[in-house]
Amino acid sequence: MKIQAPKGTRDFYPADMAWHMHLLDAWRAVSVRNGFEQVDGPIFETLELYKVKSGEGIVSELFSFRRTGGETDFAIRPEFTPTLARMVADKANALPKPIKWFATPNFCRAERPQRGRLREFWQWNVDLLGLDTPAADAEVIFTCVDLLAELGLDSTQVRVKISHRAVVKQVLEKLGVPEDKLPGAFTLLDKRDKMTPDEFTKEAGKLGLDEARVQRFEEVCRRKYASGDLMHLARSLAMDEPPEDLVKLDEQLRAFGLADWCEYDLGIVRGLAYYTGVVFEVHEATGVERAIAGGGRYDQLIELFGGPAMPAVGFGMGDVVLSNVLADKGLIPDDVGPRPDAFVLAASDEAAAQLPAVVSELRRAGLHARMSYKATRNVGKLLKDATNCGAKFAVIVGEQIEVKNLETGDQSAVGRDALLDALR
RNA sequence: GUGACCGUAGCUCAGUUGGUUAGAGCAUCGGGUUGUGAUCCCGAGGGUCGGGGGUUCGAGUCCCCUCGGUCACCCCA
Repeated sequence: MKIQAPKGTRDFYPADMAWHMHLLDAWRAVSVRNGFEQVDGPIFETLELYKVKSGEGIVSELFSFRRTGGETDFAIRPEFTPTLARMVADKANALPKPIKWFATPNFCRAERPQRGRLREFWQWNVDLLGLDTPAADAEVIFTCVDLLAELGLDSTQVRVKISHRAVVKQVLEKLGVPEDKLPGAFTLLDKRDKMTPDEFTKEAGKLGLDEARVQRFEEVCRRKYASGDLMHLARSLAMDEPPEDLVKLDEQLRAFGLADWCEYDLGIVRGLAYYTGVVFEVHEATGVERAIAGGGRYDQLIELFGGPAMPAVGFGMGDVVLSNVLADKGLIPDDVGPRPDAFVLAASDEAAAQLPAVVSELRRAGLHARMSYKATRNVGKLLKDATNCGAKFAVIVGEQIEVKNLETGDQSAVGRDALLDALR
């Protein structure tokens, strides 16, 4: 009987795993150099935990289960924030501030798979808690950009689109959107790119805005403003000065050298109700893919999970969309797997008896040594195997031992006791 | 959860209006030749055509269901 892998999951064969580990390594290395410490939690939590932030509605999106004979409902983790909030809330008083944590866990969501979205995925989570400054927002965004650059992307290929919850609310109020219509206005912002101008105008009209204001609303939410260009935003809104929160954020982004990567786009909403300040998404520049990363400031969430009042800002970056984008741009190298230092082959049957001794000596010395398992003594064929596995040196065991540098083609005979040195 | 398209070997594909034991290239494995990453030659394994049911004398070809894939909607924590 042949059983297929569950819908929306991936098998990682050696070549896939090599890239996967390369990505996880990059996430970790960038996190560490930006001063974040790695954490993790259980792969399942009580179902209850996920209802705290997202409500009952979340349940249908989860893989939840009850142990046979048990009475507690559990769910495989669909995201990291509740676990993080729980961990922070538990030890909030003992932890040195600011708290700078990252994690690279896998998550499961019961969604219908499509491009950029699977049922199991890995996500890099970066969170900075205990600081409520624009500098903290900028540092987190810097960390995100640092990773993108590390993997070979530049500011023409990906864009960090930034908005700000409080500023958008302020803008909507300035436009005259009544309090009770604010949620509708947020939805409209989110959907703007999927609507024709006519549909947009019609929907905007329902917010109680007159024609001139509908037009202004549309301009503000469709237009992008470069860093340093906030006066244009102010003008679009008929304001004397741009919103103070954005001005301060922009100063910090520039201080971190991020101006080229970022643009202000008030149409970035993020579905989440819990964001309180900055929100941002990273997109491929032409906008063909789903968001590569998304995050923002959530100053009230730790309290929601029973912790003390604690400001926080963070983001998540999934492996699926990121890999799609990198693949499209030819930025996934095929040589990221472990590369053998030496490939040991026998040129005669007598020599074959020496392979275990030679290989084990190299391995004990810490070298990554492989050998041929084939019966053939055809040196040409065996050298091809050596090349195919990416080995740096071939060790040809015959009447004497010869070391061939597979990159330069240089080959020379070495004494048995000089072998290790020849490979270093 | 809704809708559309798609499933033949590990990969890319061929397979006549339904008609014998389902094919090719690449890859894999083995062998031969030439002590050097190559070339050439020979050979092998591998598929019950995603799975199940139906129609038929006969189904990879037609129908239904189901599983999986792709895409859009939804959602996007």
